[in-house]
Amino acid sequence: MPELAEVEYFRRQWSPGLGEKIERVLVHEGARVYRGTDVPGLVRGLTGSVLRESFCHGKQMIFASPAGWLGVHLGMTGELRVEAPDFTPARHDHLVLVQKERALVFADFRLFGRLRFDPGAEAPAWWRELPPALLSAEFTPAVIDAWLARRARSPLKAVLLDQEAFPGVGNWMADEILWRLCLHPATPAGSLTPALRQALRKETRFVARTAMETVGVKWGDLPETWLYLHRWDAGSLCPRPACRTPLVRETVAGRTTCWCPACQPGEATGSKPVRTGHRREKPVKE
DNA sequence: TCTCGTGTTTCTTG
DNA sequence: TCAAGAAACACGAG
Repeated sequence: MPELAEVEYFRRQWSPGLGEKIERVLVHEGARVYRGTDVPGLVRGLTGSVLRESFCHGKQMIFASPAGWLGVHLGMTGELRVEAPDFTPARHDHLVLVQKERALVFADFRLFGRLRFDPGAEAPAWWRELPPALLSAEFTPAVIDAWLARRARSPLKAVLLDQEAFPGVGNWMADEILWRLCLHPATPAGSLTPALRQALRKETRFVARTAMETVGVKWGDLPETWLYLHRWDAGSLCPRPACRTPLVRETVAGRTTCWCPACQPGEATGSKPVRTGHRREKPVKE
């Protein structure tokens, strides 16, 4: 589920628990989300400690405590939420930090998410070495140019999904950016003109910023004029008023991809058409 | 019963 | 050695 803005939304869900003592830590120790993690160390470290601050970077989150750093990745179906302190974890609630007035819960039914814990005062290397964030000053035209050159033969869709280049961009954001640029998803990354490379940076940042301001803060609705709201519905049309061409859904770069064949012309991919009709569910609000 | 998936990692191929 | 694509992971929804 979660891309850049959704990750920010979920990060905020645990904010009421920042600065509050963690009295107990409940885990499903064998769960796949703990792959590579010292789970007893995590439990020892966080029990009796506090989460002081939290940060997002792309799809990664980190919670800082005096005992160490709790890293959270939501995978496809992960979520963070708050429950009552006497909450009993269900099958998919793999980490519960019990505090006096609430329980902070990490749940993930498909187990593609990841939880890790790094003791120590300094943030772990995997966090410090993340690539420049989309909305940071370090996300420069030169950074983008270098990646487009390095992956020149890849479809642009694949490069946008590369977390080493565009941290936080997921399937819907990639489709939205390509639609705004009027570029076919299979366009070779190395074929963009300087003007298009500049536009790619501008639209990427626009989509990221707008999503953060709406979805990231309160899970609000993105504008009707975006591709996003139309990309899953069978028979849906390009939202550009002057276009209204039926949208196409096919697999590009291994992912279901939606585009407008009129606004984003390109060669036939020969890829498999995708069944339509799925709709995204929002998390249940209080 | 069968197919699909808003993600990442590993394997295979060229 | 590197890049690109496919497969695998797990399981609920339609």
